Amino acid sequence: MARKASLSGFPEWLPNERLVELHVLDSLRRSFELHGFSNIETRAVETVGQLLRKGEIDKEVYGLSRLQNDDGEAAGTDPHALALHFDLTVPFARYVVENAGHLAFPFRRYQIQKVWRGERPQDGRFREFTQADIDVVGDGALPFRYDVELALVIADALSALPIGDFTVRVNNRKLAEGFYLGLGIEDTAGVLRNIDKLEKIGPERVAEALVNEIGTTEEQARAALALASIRTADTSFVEQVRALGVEHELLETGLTELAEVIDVATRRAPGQVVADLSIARGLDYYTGTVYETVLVGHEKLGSICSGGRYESLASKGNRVFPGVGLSIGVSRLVSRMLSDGGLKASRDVPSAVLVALNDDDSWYPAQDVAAALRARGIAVEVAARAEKFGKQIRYADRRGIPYVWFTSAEGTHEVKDIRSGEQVVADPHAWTPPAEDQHPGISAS
RNA sequence: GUGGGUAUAGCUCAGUUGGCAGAGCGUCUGGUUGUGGUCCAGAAGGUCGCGGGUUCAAGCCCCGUUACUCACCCCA
Repeated sequence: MARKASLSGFPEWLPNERLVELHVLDSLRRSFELHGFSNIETRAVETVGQLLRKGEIDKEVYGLSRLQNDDGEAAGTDPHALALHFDLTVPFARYVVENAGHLAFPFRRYQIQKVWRGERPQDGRFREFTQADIDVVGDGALPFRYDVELALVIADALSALPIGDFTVRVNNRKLAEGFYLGLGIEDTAGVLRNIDKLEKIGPERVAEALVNEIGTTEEQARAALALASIRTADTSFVEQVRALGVEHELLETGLTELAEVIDVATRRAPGQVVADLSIARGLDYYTGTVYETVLVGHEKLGSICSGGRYESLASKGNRVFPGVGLSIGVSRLVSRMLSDGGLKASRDVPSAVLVALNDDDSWYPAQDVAAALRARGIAVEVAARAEKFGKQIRYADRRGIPYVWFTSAEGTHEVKDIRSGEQVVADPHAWTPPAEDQHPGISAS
């Protein structure tokens, strides 16, 4: 964890840290809009019935109630009770159904909001955190091509962030399920759940669990592990899967789909997207493509961006709205970048200039100087008291404000770059700091 | 929800076999007649998480409790 919070799992950043987070949010917004995604915001609460519609009962959902009930009864399992959303995909599905008449399909949207999960907090795991989602939802059908496009959008968005190298790992549920069915395994979800732990507990213990808990034969377990061990940066995984000699119609569909994603990605986002047949994903509403993203060198942090294809998350009568989407864990990403990545804003405040005061009467003319600078988009604050210049300069220094503005009694102006000590004559209506000093910059220390 | 670890100054942490509460960093003041950082001198700052017990004496030992933290679970 980057910093101790007063309430565990509810991170609060210092101004400098928040600047880093804002930089990330601004960058994501720019990337998503460059790809034509519209923004929406949904309410923080949904009905319990909505949230648990897909049987996510094990999600630790925060309920919402007044401190004092009219009748003093607990909300319990009343589906009309309110609760905080635990992700943005489920509320989005509800939003699409409710507003279907006003939306043009396929509808591409991004959504950046807080979500809440009643989990035990740990490094990189919070109870209140920000997610940045992109999804495309179709009316009735959604071309598979969007599964390919979203991988590229997310690779583009993550590339624009100062987070180092990352790998988007892609798999396909149809591929895995078809393979297991072809092996004669019925509890495909159980196998997936255990395969998901492969990286954490190793192949031997996964094999044990498959035999003992899921009831597969040793042979089936070995085959499932062989499939999960396949990881390629190109479409050669297809031959590797075929070499295992399992046949099933669903498997063929999955192979074709995954191959298309990887084929395009190797050309448009080389080295950033790989086929990884061990990726399973916990959420059970995914039906095809699934994505997970890890930071190179921070694999233990877990996925910082996950998602997939869902065929029937939203439906209205006999209309269904299939979708595909990805969610970036902004809080997880930012907290790790602050603690281990050494990411820091160049100053703690937006101000680029501090206007110093000669005496208390010079506060008014100082405001004129500040207004002239602000008119050109330069962030300025005026000193509050006519302290010794040393003190006023130190005020700027402590906050990282790069420039201090002096006005003499005769009305001549000078501006000092307190990093270099260089001080030059300047005109409040013309002087502009270098572009890199206009706004706080974000860099790794 | 289950199990382990930790809790002392604003921050990071020392504190011996139980014997007067400590350091570094940070903050503030001064080193004078208005230009910071370095350097020197000085100062402020603590219910030792909380409650109880043992003891002449508890930051230290015992019991309870709360919070934080790590692992499991699950996930961004």
